[in-house]
Amino acid sequence: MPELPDVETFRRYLQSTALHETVRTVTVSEPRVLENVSAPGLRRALAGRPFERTRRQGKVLFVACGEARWLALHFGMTGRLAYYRDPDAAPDHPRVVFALTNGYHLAFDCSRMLGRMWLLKDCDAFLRAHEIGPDALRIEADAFVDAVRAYRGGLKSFLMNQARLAGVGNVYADEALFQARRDPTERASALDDRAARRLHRVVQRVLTTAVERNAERERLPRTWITPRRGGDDPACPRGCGTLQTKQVNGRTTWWCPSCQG
DNA sequence: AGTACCACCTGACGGC
DNA sequence: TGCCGTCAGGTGGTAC
Repeated sequence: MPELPDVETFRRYLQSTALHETVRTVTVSEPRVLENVSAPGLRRALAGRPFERTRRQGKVLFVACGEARWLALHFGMTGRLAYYRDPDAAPDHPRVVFALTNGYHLAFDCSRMLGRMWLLKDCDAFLRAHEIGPDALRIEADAFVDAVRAYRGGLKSFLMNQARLAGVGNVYADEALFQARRDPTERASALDDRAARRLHRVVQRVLTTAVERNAERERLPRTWITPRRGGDDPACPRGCGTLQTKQVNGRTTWWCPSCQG
């Protein structure tokens, strides 16, 4: 479930592995992941050029490759990056593999085929076209408060709305609402200034902590509900009862009825 | 402007 | 053993 912390982890991974390495060739084994470019077009655009820098906004990772050429990567539900030398070490579902001149490979892997890749000249135009709003880790408190209070829908719907706040998905929305002790279905605009500021702080803390732990669920704090998702009758970490699930905006939502609301 | 619902997509899992 | 339904969940399209 690549959300902001996962994608930031992928960005740092690329940054510490394939950055400044030159692409030798590109193998596309699943053209469906390519959105606006053909496999030969992608190879022509990237071959002989190095990965120069990275940028992330919300769940989108941009990788610069030569002048005015950017790859945009969206990982869908099961996407990830893998850097390896020996082809035997390739991940299970490499859809696009960049072979580098240093002998290593960078694979865009996704089992569920919901990941997508674009070739761009202008990242900001891409963000506008896809209505991707301010990054959840860079938005200032004032802008966050204004956006929450202007939103006419539910709180969880707000947190997951990529146009309003980019990067939070189902899992971290639940975590932030749990830690802020808010009911996922309450109207966003019902929060007063103080509560909205508190929610902003909680979102920052949740995302920052998850990034520090490389978004590995087992490494998240015991006081969080995320590591308990999917268990049988998981206890609320505050000890006040059992976590429940319900559908909110069509998504499975984990919450504690006795301390959120 | 939001919500509901569907489609896309595949691996895991429970039931029979 | 294997077949089937269901679920996971990010995005995007359509209808309301």
